[in-house]
Amino acid sequence: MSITIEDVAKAAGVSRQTVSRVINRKPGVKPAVRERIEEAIAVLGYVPNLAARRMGGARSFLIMAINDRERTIENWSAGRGNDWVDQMLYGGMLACEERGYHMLFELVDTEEDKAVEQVRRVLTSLQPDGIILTQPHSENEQLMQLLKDRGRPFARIDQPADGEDALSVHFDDAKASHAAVEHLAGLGHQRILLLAGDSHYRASRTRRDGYSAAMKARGLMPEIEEARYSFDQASTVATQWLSKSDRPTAVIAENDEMAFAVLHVADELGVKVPDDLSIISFEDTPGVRFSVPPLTSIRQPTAAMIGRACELLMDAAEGKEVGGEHILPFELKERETTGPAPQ
Amino acid sequence: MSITIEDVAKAAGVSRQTVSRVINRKPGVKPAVRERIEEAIAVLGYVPNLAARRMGGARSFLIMAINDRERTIENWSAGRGNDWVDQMLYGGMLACEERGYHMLFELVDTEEDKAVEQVRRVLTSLQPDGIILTQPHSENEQLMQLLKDRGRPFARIDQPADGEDALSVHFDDAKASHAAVEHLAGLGHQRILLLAGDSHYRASRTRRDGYSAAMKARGLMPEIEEARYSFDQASTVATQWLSKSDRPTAVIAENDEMAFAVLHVADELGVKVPDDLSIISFEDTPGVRFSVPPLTSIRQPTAAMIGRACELLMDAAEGKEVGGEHILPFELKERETTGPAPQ
DNA sequence: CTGAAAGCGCTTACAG
DNA sequence: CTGAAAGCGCTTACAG
Repeated sequence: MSITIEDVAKAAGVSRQTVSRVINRKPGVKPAVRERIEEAIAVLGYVPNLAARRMGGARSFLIMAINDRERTIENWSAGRGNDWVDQMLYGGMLACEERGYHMLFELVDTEEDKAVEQVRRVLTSLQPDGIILTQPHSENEQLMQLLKDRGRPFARIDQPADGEDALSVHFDDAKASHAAVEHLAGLGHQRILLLAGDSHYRASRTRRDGYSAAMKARGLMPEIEEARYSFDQASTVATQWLSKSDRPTAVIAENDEMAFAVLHVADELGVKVPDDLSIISFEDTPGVRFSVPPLTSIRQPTAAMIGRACELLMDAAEGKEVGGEHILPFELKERETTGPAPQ
Repeated sequence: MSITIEDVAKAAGVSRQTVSRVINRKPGVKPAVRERIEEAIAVLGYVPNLAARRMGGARSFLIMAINDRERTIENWSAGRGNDWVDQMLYGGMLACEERGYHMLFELVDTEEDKAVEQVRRVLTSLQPDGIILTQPHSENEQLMQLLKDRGRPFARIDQPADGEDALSVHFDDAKASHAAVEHLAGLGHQRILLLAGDSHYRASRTRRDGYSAAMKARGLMPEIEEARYSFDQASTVATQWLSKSDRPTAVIAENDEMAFAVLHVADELGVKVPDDLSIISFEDTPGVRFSVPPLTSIRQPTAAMIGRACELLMDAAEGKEVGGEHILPFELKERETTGPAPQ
């Protein structure tokens, strides 16, 4: 039905192995022959069948990114969109296309054992050449063990794990916290509160450490409140300390949700942003442009991280030795929630 | 390396064809044997290799949804998110998973010839069992011809094309326009403007027709302005008619961008929403919750449409006869931009 | 109801 | 530098 490698071989008057060599850019084909084959490919419009390539023992040309099922679906079903997924696809699909690969996006259970089983299944059904692990799967030890046992290259979009030499692509959380503190301190703020996420996550712990270090370096006192990334918890916390007269003049929220909560509470209590209170958030989801006022925030390089991870995994699939830690730059997007400290 | 069908056959003491029958739920296997095989599968943790299945002549278990490259990337790179993509994945991935399929998401060029060539390539490289065509590809005749020639089932997420009997899944644009008009007329509005998209698109034409019919049925005069889905064009138009004293008291915008533009212009001109002006938009992207005030809008059943399309295509892949037009219900989400007509 | 044979479209060693 | 052979893990007819 379709044009196969055999048709190309016949047209070019060579064997199919030689055509295979040309397709795979392998050395050892006389230029004249290579040219003849390339022309036949063009004329016939030949496109290799990936299933057959895989069966022949080659790669699958599939890079699989896995995301947390529960959280992803929750965002989708609430109609809140999901910028993390969008940016993953953006960075991942384009990087893969570039080299003839395809990005496969899969939802995997939060529960560790189920996650391992699900990944095991897709590993053998689809045989992806590389796997991208995002939170919380990037901290699932069993999963990483499975991948190592199978010899499948994987990249963690996360900080390096303790005693783990796995490939890891991330941005510098500590430095981002530092930048947020510096931005606020530079505006004259002395009391800067960190509205923290969940200490269960390594990234959150790193941000706290970075924040504390930056504060101390400035001779300021760190103040941390935990609100677990939740709008409601952040509202409760914010209501408590915004009601006092003796309160921080600036807050760094570890995600946009919590920053929105602060904005909301401030509005209710008549606290003006940024005149009376400055806010910086981590995340920079599309909604930050619509808040009133628009949020100043740290923009994570999600697309770039996934793109880089894909490139590294494709390199690995092609036999290159890859590994180590890859740190990508973040941006501090200054919008309208930060201003000089009140007198 | 991995467990294959051969291992299962050996363990169950049968040939691999018999195992294949069980895997594919085909009739003609003695219950006792079937049970024995199923147990062997469970014990060994056997998972079929999809590439091999495909090579053997079976399905690929891949459903491919294609989206417009340019528009998709533009949204992603602007960090605006892309709710359409999110909802496609939401509806598509879950429907596919349900039956052991995978959803493949691809970006295809806007330009018709390029689109055909790109689809041709992925058709033979990945051999998807079904293809979902969204705008503008759902109106690309050449593309549909290619798919028909190849005998690949496809579903258009669009209204049925003239003289085209292809499978089409969509929501009722005319009825949605009608609902918007009824909602506003019910609030006492007499002058209701339609801020239209682009008459190039069939859906837009249908909405206009539905709007006009609904207005006439009420004895009201249709008023249409075209702003091609653009914020800027909608701003220009809105500025013109909001400056007059003799103006519509309500507007229906064909997408959220244009509705935001109207909101923005109204704010600048001191026109109160919804006291002086009511607004309804089509689309319901996540941003509508953040606008001030939150937009009343028609919510398209994107996830449901893609999910349904996947189901139909999987049915087709399994030999079922599918076709015709599938119309899914929309919702009118009443938020805070609609109110009684001013006296 | 079950199995032996052939084949899908490639690639990987292995010869020459 | 090029080709003949074998095989990847399945499925599809075809026998029995």
